[in-house]
Amino acid sequence: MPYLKKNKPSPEPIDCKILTAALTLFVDKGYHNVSIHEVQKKANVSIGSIYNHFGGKEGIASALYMHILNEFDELIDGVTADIDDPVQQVEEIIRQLFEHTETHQKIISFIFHSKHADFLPDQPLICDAAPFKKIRDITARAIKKGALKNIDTWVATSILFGGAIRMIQLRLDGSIDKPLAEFTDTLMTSLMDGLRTDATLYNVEIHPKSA
Amino acid sequence: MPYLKKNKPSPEPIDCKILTAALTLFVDKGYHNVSIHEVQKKANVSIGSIYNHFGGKEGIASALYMHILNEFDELIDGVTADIDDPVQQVEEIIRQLFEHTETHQKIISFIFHSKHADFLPDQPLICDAAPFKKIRDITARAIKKGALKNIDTWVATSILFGGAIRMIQLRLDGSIDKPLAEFTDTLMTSLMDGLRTDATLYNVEIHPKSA
DNA sequence: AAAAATAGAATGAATGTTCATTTTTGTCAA
DNA sequence: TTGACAAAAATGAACATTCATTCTATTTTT
Repeated sequence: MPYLKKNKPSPEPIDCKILTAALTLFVDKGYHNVSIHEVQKKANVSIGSIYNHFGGKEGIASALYMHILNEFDELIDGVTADIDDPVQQVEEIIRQLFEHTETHQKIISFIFHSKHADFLPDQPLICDAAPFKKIRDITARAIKKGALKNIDTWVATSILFGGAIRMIQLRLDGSIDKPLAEFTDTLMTSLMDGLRTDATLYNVEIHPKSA
Repeated sequence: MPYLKKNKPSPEPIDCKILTAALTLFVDKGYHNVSIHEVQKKANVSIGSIYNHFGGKEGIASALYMHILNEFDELIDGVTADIDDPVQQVEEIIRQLFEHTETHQKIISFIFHSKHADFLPDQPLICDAAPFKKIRDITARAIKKGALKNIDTWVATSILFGGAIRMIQLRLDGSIDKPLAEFTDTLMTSLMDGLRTDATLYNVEIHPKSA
């Protein structure tokens, strides 16, 4: 089972083997184009084990979903623990997501490039999940602080992360052929120039860093 | 069969009835959660007719895909025919997409809220389709003209449309509870402030509109 | 020895597809 | 206008296949 930070335990427990295999297959072929038997072969376990551990195909999907949402949540918590300024938090989150798009494709793809509602109809919308709420909270804090224009939180969050998520998807599809890290600065500059408040702009003019 | 501009012919031909039913079902439940028999019932036609007209389930999906990509392409062509300035073209495209998100949900959802690769594995990536290329061309022209910062076209396009597409998805999911039209100005202002060139900024300063 | 985990053949329900039959449409002679 | 006939379109019961799941036997662990 892949993690964003930890490494796989070894020998890999049977449930991890199942989740690892399922993640790759689901991301590469799409949930509905993968049979339990394929997962079973790829994971080198028996059908019985799969049913013992997860109760069925949807059980695998929801376990994966929970696991990966949790990884993402830990990423957000890590950033907010290390950095105080919400604007810098946004930048760091995007930086890390871009980085993980290269190093942990499958996980990033499962979060940002799947239609979960198509195979987990009973889960709440992913944008209501904890890490996505936390992201909106960061935006809201930045606005309250006066670091961002006072516009609707949903709109501001869409602007801040919509472009980044789109780039991640294009990168995963192979349309963007360079690692995303190269674009972080360009992206952040353009986003912040658009969302900065006038006050902030004046501050830059009046108190230049090169003191 | 729904169109962005034209109205349905009546009586609706049988192939249109099939596509109309399929569009609704695919968007509401996801392609793989819809059986041919369901489409057949909803469209009030026989299984045989579906096979006569489209050759099977995937045939329906690709006919729909072509039809809707074509609708989108005509939208883009309409905008570029009416408006010269690429920046204004971007704004008008987003305006129309936001509008259609309210009035033609299913079509917009099929374009921007489905994972086509999961059920049309042989189609090229949607971002390589004509209308998406045209959008990137518009961005490129805006950059060439000096109206937008000289950054990578993929990045600029992601910034311009990534936020809008995200908002469309959130609206379709019901997370955003007001019609998107209300946000067009806020969105466009923030985007353009971030992507405008210094030259453009100076022009604004030097030749204020309130002449 | 008991309990837990694993194995995989067998099952049956779901669903995409086929095709023989019926219905409709269009054509033309009476 | 009518009726006969052929071509095209539509129909839906029957079929074949796929695939998630069950269940019992076996192995491993405690």
